[in-house]
Amino acid sequence: MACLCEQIAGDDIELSPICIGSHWIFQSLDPADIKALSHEALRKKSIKGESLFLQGDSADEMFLIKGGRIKLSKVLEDGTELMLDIRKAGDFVGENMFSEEGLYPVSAVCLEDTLTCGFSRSQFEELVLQHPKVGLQIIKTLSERISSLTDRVGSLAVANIEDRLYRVLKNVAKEHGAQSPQGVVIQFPLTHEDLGFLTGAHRVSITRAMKALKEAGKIILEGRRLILPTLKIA
Amino acid sequence: MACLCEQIAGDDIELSPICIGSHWIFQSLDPADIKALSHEALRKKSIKGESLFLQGDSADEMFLIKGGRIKLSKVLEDGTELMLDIRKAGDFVGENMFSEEGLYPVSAVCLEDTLTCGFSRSQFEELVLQHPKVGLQIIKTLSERISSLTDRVGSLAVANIEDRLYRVLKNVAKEHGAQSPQGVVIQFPLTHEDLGFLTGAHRVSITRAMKALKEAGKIILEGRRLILPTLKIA
DNA sequence: TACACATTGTAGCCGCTGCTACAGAGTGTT
DNA sequence: AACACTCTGTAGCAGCGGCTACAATGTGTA
Repeated sequence: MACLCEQIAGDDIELSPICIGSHWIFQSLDPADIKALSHEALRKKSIKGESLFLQGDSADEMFLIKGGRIKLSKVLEDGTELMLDIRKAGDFVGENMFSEEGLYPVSAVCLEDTLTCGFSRSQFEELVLQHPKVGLQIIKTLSERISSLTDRVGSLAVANIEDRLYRVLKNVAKEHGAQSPQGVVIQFPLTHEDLGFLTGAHRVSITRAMKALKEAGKIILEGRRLILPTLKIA
Repeated sequence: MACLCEQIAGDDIELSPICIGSHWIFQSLDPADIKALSHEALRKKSIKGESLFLQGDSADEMFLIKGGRIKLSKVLEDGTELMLDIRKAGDFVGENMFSEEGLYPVSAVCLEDTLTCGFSRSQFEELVLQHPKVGLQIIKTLSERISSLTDRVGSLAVANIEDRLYRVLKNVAKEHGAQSPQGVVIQFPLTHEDLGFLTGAHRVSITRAMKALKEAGKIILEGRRLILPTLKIA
């Protein structure tokens, strides 16, 4: 029998092979719980450009991404947009729902057509109380997110745009890239404007920095594919 | 009977009134567990300038700060130092121990004489498994840390140093400040160099920015005390 | 194919900030 | 009181990067 997700997704979304039951966070659950959870989870199909939640919305839901890609971004007081992260199938978005404050500090917008499973806060809290191991897993996930953000803070503090851009590209490659004989390949298109949002730099400066990186041999551009030759996936 | 912490601390450290038993994270524990935990916890007195752990050390311990102030900082590849956070009595440091990676991504150095209680990773994992509520509390703490880091990323992306500095000061004031009739007061001394590490800016630029903020009336300098007149503590 | 639109590339100007250097103020110690 | 040291303030120069403007190329659609 086909998974419920597959039925909803249709043909145009390439689904993550990770279904709720087999997701690492839920590994310690009983089959009965998985079934219940799987039933409760609110599946939702979203098209490119749609948002799961917006900065400032009341944060009471968390999403497991089944397929597609979602960007997390933040609009600063002065109106500039900053992209914080790109999440892919198998990742979560909306982990801020656990925080006391109760508002999403960022917006989650689909970069492609996506399928998500939503969970409410109370659902998750109950789950954690009944299955402490799930809690531990979440603690680890959050911990890793903290490390990555700490890294991010470090990146942004680096003055020079060329280095900053390269760090961002390395991170994206590690998260989303594929190993090839030439190096790590970033498969999906990132415009210079996107990279500007990711690095917090002007679009034109990105073009300049890209040129410099190309000339330094740190990146290779092959059509739409961006290759980092010196990088190895962990 | 005096608390064990007080005996160790001696007179020169102003202790947090929060002892293990009454700390919010442990509220759901039985008295017996608290006693056991309190016994196991490794108390340590450190003097100003000493470090609890250094960036790159194997991360297997987490500390509850009983008294004093600890800075978290990170040295970037190019050698510049960046201060990420200042933690005070009642806060934790070393929450990265939960992450898979197993290395502290930052250093924790005492800004004053401090007293801490250390917990090992296995101790904590067991605690979470036996007391899921503790797990939930930790999840909330981590979540908040994520929000604050997200904010931090936003701050650093702001180009202009004056705004960046003001945001940093607001954050410090919210965390460590005291409400007074004139506004929120930051009690302990922060040199321009410290602020440079916090904002990721040059020392001289901080002096410039401070001058501008003073002239704009956004901050007031009264001897060593820094006052943010327009701010209210949440 | 033709057209509209998004994306990338180039150039020039200007302001912010990093950097160095030095002077003055504040603090603590012998 | 004298000294050493840290911290703050000021000045000037140079360079990076933000900004605008425009051209060139790529991409999708009627």
